[in-house]
Amino acid sequence: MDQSPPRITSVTVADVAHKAGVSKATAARVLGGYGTVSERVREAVTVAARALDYRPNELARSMTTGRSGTIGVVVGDIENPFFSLAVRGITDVARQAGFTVILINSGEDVSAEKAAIRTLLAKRVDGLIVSPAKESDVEHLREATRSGLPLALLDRGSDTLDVDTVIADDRHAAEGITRRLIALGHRRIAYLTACDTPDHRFRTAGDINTGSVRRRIEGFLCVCQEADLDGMEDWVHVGAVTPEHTHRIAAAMLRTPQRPTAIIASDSLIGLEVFKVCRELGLGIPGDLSLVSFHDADWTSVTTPPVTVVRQPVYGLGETAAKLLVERLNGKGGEASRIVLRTEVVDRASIADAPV
Amino acid sequence: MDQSPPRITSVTVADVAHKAGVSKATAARVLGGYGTVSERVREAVTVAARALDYRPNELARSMTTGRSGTIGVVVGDIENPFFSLAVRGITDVARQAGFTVILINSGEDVSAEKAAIRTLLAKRVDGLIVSPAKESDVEHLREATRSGLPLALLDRGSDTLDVDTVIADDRHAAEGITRRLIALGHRRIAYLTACDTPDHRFRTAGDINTGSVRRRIEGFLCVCQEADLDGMEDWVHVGAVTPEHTHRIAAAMLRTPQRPTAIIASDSLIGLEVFKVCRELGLGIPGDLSLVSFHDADWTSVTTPPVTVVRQPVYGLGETAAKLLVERLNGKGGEASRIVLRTEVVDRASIADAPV
DNA sequence: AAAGCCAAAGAGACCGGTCTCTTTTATATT
DNA sequence: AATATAAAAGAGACCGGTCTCTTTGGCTTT
Repeated sequence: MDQSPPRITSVTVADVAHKAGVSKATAARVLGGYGTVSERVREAVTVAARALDYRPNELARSMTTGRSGTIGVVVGDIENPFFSLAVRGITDVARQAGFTVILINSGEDVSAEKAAIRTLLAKRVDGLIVSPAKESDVEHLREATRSGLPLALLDRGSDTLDVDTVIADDRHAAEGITRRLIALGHRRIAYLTACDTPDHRFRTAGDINTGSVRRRIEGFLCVCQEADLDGMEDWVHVGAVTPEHTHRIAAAMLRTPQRPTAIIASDSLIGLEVFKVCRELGLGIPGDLSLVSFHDADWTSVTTPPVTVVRQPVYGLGETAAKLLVERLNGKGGEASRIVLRTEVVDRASIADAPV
Repeated sequence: MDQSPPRITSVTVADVAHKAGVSKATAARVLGGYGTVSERVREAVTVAARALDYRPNELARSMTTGRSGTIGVVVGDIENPFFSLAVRGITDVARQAGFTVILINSGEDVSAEKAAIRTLLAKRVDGLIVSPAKESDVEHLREATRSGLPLALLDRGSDTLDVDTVIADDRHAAEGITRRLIALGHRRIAYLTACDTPDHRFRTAGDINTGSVRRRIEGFLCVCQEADLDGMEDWVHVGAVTPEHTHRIAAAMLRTPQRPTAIIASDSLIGLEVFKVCRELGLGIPGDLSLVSFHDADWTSVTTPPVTVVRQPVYGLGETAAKLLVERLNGKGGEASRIVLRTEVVDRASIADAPV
């Protein structure tokens, strides 16, 4: 049996109006900052409001205006430094523009993402920023946009969804580092990602639902093919969803005689775990294994050796997505923009010639 | 000049009622899941709702019920791994309990925090979880609770605020590592924190407004005193608010002839920066400098040498705060709980005997 | 068959703002 | 001074739900 809810007895415009001796409409004009009011009345209402400690009820306001002043943000996992930094970018822009942010983690699970969207729709958010778990499964997003709700996609795009999108040039970055590794003589290059497939095995890039990662793998495979390396699909490993999973996958892979001479880690969490596994197995970096990681996490410069990384403009990703969304919310129409932010390889010391 | 707002034309209970051929009240009973309805009518309304793609308007619901199903969370900086992990704990619990989370960064600035509280109050959140920037300045929090709004404090408490509080045993942890360092022969031990004072100098622990950090410094100074080390106040450095600041402070300190032989870093960001400075200056850890950091960031085990840290149950901090808040929201009354979670020193290899 | 009861459905006020429409008051015009 | 015009203030509907109060109708009871 629930207690009666706390029920915060709040001061309303009517209360203020009464105290100030004016009509509700007039008090509302002063308090809401619209319409025209005389200086004298404005003063009286302001004083009354202060005396009663009036606090506007945004909920009621949203009710009539149809705008909630809220942006819904759905990301995979706020605990991941990638997302926490992107969210920081989003919240900074949102706050500046007068919006608050409702944050929901999807855990990279589409059904959770759908539930999140439903919740946010019910809360009548003014717009959405989503990092879709699966590019192939965006019906819920399409539906949201159909009702006219502005949507911006973060880090992952969708060909079938014509909305503002901000991604990094993942493919280009992957191509660059793959080329570099091949030039250093590497032939057994593994790509390790958290993205998973139903049977935890990789066959083709099409199986990968996370757009950013799919583009990277496409770039990786494409460059390999150009270099006449065949069957590199077998070197793509999926399902590194937790440190434990990553550990298991990396250890298994590095314990085989035909172990990779280079590993590309799809995010800093994975890069870190590979690093740990090498320590455990007594493999030297870059002597026995070259390591490149996506995401320039702060610690990557401080390990021995420091890790060569693909620096993504993560804060900028969030910032830009939020800016685009805010523009839409302010009524700017026109074509959906698809913005691709540049990445950059930060050369440190974790890659070297392939061992002989 | 603003465009007219997008104005999502939504399907209302009245629409559904009309389509189902029943009264608004009856449709509302089915849709809202309250009151008694016949099976036949329930079916009809459900079908109509589905056909029209009815989505409840939580805003309107909140309007009458007085509950918004939302928890307001104010933290220093979501980008900081400490907070992003704690927020993960909060959101997990909140979602489980059917609440969504509005997240606002205070940037450890009290006036921003005040604005955040005001915003959240206006949005009529059901409860608040705050990590107060200043323990000494909590009038805005007191005021929020006065109106009956449940509040839980995260990582930082307040003696004058009688609300649910979840902190770590910071003082105890600081005492432990200080004792350890002294036992190893260290006499020049520096404590480095992001918390700042108006003139960026430290005099007494009372100057430190962030509760968790103040307790650590108290513990540090107390143990020093017990060991007859005097004037250790001079070894407490404040204002390491950004990596750049930290770098400057650490470098200045480590370049003096009378440099510290041990540094206690108040969070992992600071620990990392000290580590970098040592590299730059060619100081060996732990040969020339012993380093202990608060917060067991994932990378601390992977540096050379790995860093000895104070492991705080960060996720648990958020989780517990959220649980306490949810209990209050469900009407559980009674005394405010003050929960202190245990920390643990993770011994790695960054501390050693003081150099001779 | 009349009275009594209870489940089921309807009518309409209400939450706290916004906003349109109308009335009143002040200022400008000739 | 009389009229035109604009500014200021008031009255009340409305947003989309919830919820109380009232009415309806089917079923039991004696």
